[in-house]
Amino acid sequence: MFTSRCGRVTLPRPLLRQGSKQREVRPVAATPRRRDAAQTRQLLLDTARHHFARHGFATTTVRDIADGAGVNVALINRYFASKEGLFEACLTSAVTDLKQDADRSSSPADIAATMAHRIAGSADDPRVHEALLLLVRSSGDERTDEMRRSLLHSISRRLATATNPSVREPDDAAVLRAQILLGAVLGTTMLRASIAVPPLSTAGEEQIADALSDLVKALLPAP
Amino acid sequence: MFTSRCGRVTLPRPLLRQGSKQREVRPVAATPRRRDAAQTRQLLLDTARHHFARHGFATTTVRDIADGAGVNVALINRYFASKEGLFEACLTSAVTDLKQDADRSSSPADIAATMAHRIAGSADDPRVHEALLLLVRSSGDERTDEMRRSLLHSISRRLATATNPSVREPDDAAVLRAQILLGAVLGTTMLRASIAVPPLSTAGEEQIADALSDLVKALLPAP
Amino acid sequence: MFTSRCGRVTLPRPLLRQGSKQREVRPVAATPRRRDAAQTRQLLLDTARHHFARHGFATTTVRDIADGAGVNVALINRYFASKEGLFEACLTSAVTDLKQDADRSSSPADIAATMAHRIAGSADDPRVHEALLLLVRSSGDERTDEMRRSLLHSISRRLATATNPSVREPDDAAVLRAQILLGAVLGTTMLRASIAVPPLSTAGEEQIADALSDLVKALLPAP
Amino acid sequence: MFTSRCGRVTLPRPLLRQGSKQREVRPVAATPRRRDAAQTRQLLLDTARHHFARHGFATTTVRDIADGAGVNVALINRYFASKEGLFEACLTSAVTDLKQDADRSSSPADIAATMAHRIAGSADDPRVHEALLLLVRSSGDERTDEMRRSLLHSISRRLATATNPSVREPDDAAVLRAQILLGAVLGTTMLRASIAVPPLSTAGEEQIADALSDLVKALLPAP
DNA sequence: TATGAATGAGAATTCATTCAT
DNA sequence: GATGAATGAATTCTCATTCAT
Repeated sequence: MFTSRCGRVTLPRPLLRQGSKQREVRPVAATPRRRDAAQTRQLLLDTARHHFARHGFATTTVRDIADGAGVNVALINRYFASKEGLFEACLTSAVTDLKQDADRSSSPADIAATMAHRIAGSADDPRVHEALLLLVRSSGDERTDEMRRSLLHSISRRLATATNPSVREPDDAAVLRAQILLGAVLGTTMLRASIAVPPLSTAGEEQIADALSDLVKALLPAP
Repeated sequence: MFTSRCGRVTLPRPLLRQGSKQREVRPVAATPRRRDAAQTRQLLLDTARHHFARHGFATTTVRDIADGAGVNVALINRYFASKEGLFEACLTSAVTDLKQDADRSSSPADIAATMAHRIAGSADDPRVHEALLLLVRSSGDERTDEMRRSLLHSISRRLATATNPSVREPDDAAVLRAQILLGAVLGTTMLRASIAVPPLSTAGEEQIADALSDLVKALLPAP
Repeated sequence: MFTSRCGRVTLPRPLLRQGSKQREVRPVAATPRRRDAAQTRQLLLDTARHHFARHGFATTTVRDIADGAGVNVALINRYFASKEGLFEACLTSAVTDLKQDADRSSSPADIAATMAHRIAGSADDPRVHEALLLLVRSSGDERTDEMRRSLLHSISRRLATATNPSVREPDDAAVLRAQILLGAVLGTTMLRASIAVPPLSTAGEEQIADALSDLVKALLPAP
Repeated sequence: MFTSRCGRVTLPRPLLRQGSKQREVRPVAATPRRRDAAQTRQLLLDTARHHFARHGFATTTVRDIADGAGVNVALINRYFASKEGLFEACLTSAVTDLKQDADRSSSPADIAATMAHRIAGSADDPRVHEALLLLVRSSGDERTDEMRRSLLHSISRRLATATNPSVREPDDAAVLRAQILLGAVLGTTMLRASIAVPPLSTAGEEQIADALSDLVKALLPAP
């Protein structure tokens, strides 16, 4: 599961204004924008994923995103109808990434290694890492909540059969254990990335993989 | 760790309003619980923990909390100076609960059972369950972030020695594994309570305890 | 005019909380208050004059005043019905002080000396100084505005005949000049006390009296 | 000093609402003056000066100003960051006006005439009149207080040498006398405009100039 | 297509005042 | 008579969104 997929991310404009949040009285004019709808849309989407994943829905302002992307705020409504629409698009794209990312590694060690890679969130491939963080963010909208629920359910079912791909329909007990494993991945990601508790926040990918390997063995059926 | 502590909770008023944000104008009957500062303060605190834990800091409005508690909004500022002050008070009280809650059960099964109880969050004892959820909510304030970080660190160290109380100082590797266990507890709590993914959301406490037991064995040093 | 009248002022409790305005979450209980209505009322009145004169009506909070006086806020409404009522009472008392204060010194030098004393506002006799400052503060209430207007009119008439007490009815031109003199006293008081512009703010009473003496000679009819 | 400078002022909308605080819902006709940032900003600034000068900082609400200007309240924060920012901008613009306004008329009669013109505040040129009133209004912010202090100091120094431009550095005594003259101008302005004491409030410019002329002669060094 | 101006709804907070003890 | 608890009406400010160019 969670195999690499990479793809550049293009988070342009150094993501200025973050944290300090000084009040701009009137922003200056930017470099004249290129007029490529698809590209602009994608740029907004990527920037939004980044912000939503790191700061959550309510905390992130559309201006943060627009500024991050270096485009005008109004374009968010133009392309995504609303902030919620943008969030939904982010979630959809995250779902795509995560589904593409899933594989059928059958060895616990492989699975653990991939998970550790996702948790660690190396800078050169942040998409799936961000997708994971996004899964625990809610916009309060029931429709996106359902999307998250459904995706998580689907992932956990796939995970439940990862070590035994021949099994078609895992039983509830197996799915439950897979969900706890999934919970561990999500919880650990948060502990490491959002809250930054040491030593987890500074540990190397291998150490995490090492522990996860035992965890996978304990929760998934033996191959 | 996480031993029961119970204590009544007095979250009166069924804490309605959720999602569609209709504003209830009068909070029903008004049990004559007025004019008791300490009690009102505590009521606000409990209601706030409830809301913050479930909806996060930014999403929860002070009016939600005040209405939930059936008191005037201004009392929040009176008793806690600000929304952030209230959040900090919630976190402090959660820390207290969690610290009181920790014990030294040395058997993995015991530890797992307690954890499962916390994750399940039975209605008659929601405090520690809420405290867990609160740990993954940020107000954006660095001071409370540090509180969470420090508490999580302390809990994971304690957890790392839970099966071997004779050990004084756990090494980083042990703490790391304990943190992954902690991550699993937090992640599973979210998956069950916030996102409500079945079958986890409907599973019984024992089934969760069962899986957790294997997990504890896999991550903590053998007794 | 403006002859001394003195009287202790009894501004008890060191007038804590001023400027820094730190937020008290819950103030501590004070020493058990003596129960003397008249005294409490007077205490509030004096403290209010002090605050209103220095900071204006809108800026001063009733809590400032109550805290300054060391009594409960509710007493302000009890004794004066409202914040406006308190302001009106302050103005009334100021009017009394100023009327009592007025005399018929006929020598320009005498008049100037008294004025300088008022402007300087020596700490041992702040009442008239405060009364002067109060005259330029408005609560927005038309009734008190009328009081100020009427008092100022009356003072300027009296002033117009100060150097020639035999004159009964000063003509408008004389009153006008007296009003400009009065304006000078008020304006100089503000420049010195509220805005604190050096060298005026640090000048001695005599230097001010010196200049004022020329001013009186220039504006009032010769004796 | 205080020579005329005029310039149209464009305080549109008769600036109604005063006293009884009825909220006018729609600001009349809405001349299609929309979508011009600089103009809107200037309009807000002018309206704010008007209100702050007449009613002080605390009493004036941002909504008063926005309604007075016929624009949305949020624009105040957009263009000036905060109410305090707007006040500071008003003061800065007042400082500019007053500095531009200052000249070196050396004859006492000229100086007095200019002062009288400012005090009178003819409707066709209210800017400097308002600037004068603004000088006695405080927002409670130390930075703007310092601006006022510094401006008043600078004006009084200039005034002290107005009748003898050859003098470079006036001594303290001369500045003190100039400050009393300045205090007279400010105090008289208030008496006339804010408090409206007759006959000063209804006197003609020449009568005031007449009295002021004597005053200038009495306080400034002979040419 | 893209921009910046403008808006309106709602958020937290302050504060005078009233109520119950 | 005095207190502290509680309230409701503002007030400032933020922010998603819409409008005009």
